[in-house]
Amino acid sequence: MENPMIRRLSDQISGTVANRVIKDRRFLDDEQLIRAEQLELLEAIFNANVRDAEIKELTYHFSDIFRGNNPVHLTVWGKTGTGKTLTIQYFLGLLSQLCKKSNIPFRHEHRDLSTPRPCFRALNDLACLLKASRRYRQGLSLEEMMTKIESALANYQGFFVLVVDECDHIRRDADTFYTFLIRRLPQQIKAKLTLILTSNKLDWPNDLDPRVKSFLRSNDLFFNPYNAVDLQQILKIRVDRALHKQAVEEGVIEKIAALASREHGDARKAVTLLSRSAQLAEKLGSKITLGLVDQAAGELEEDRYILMIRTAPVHLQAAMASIIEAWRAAKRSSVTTGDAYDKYKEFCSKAALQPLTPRAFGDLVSELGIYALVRVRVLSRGRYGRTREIILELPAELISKIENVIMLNFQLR
DNA sequence: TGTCCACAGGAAATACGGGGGT
DNA sequence: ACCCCCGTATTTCCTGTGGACA
Repeated sequence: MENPMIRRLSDQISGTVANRVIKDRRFLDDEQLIRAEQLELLEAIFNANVRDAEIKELTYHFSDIFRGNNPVHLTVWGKTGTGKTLTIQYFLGLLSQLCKKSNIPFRHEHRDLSTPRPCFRALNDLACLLKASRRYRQGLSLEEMMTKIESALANYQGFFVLVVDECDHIRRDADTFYTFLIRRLPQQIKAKLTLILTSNKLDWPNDLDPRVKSFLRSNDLFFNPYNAVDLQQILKIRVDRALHKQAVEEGVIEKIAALASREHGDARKAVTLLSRSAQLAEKLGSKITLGLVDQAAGELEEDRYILMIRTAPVHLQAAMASIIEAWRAAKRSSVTTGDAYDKYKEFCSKAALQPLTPRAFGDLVSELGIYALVRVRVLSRGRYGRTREIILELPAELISKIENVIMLNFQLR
C-alpha cells in the first residue's frame, strides 16, 4: 500500500547515502567556510611548500620594517588564480603578528578591484574601507573624496600597507587615482605607506602618465602559474577534507590538475572542476571517474557562455541573436557586420527595442569577440569593401541553447 | 595605376541621471 | 531651485584602408 513515489524517493535517498561521494561539501567552496577553516586550509597549502619562494621574497622585502625603514612599494605580477591575493593576505597576517610581538605599529588593508571601476568608485571604496565615508554612486568631487581619505589616516603614525588587487582595473582616469596614492597621499599623512599593487598585465604601468610612473619606485615579484604538481597538492588537500577517499578513482586528481594547468594554472578553477565532478558522481551514485571529469569540464565551459549571455546588457544579447540569425540565413561560414546589422534592426523592431547606430553595433560585435562568443577578424574584400568577418565556432548545440536563452529573456516566440 | 567599396575604429560631442552644496 | 561634479551609454563626425577591378 506504499505510495510508489515515496518508495522511489526513499530508494534514491538511501542510494545516495550509501554511495556518498561528498563528505563535507563546504570544503569545495571557499565562500562557505568560516574564517578559521579558511586559515587552516591555507596553512595546509603553504605547509606543502606551495608558493614557498614567493613568501621568502615577501619576507625579505618587508624585513625593512624591523630595521625601522619604510619598505618601497611592491608590484606583484601573476595571472588570476595563481594565489597572489591569498599568499599576500596570509603573509600580511603573519607579518602583523610579528610586528605585534615587537611592538611595531602595523596596519594593513586590502582593496579588491577585480571588478573594474572608475577612479571615483575606487576612491570611494578606499574611503569606505577606512571608514571615512559612506558609499556614493557619484556626485562628490574627487577632491573631497581624497580629503576624506587623508583625514581618516591623519592620526596614524605606524606602518601602513595597502594592497590594491588587480590594480589595472581602474577604468578611465587611472592617472588621477595613482597620482593620489603614489605622490600625494604619502606627503599628506604621517604613516609610512607601502603599496602592494597586483596586476596580471605585464605592461601595466605603461598606461600611466610617465610622471606618475617615474615616481613609482617599486620592486617586482612574479607569481608563475601553478604547475600540475602544485595543483595536485592543492587538490589533495581539498579531497582529504571534502570527499570520501574510496569515491575518487585513481588518476582523477592528476587529470584535473593536468587539465587546469594546461589551460590556465588557476587553482580556483581546478577546485571548481573537482567540485562539479563530485556533484555529478553523487547524482549518478558512482565514483568520480575520469570520464566524469571530462563531462564536468564540458558543462562548466558551457555554463560560462550561458551565464555570460544571460547577464549581458540587452543590446549585446540582441546583437548575438542577430548574428546567429544572419549566420543561419547566410548558409555560409561567416557573416559581415552589415548583414548582422540588418538582422539586428529587424530583431530590435520585434523586441520593441530602439536600435543603436552602426557604429555602436560595431563595438558590440567586438565585445562579443572578446568574450569568445564569436570569432572576429577584419577582412578586405577588395573593391567590395573592408568589413569584419564574424564566425560562429561554438558547437551548434550550444548556439541553439544561447539562442533560446536570449529569446526567453526577450520573451519572444 | 588609380579608384572606390564598406566598413574599421578614434575622438569629441551629446544625452541622461545621481548626488552634493547653497 | 539651481548649479556643479561625476558617471555611463550613444551618437556624430571623422579619417583610414587592403585589394579587386577597370
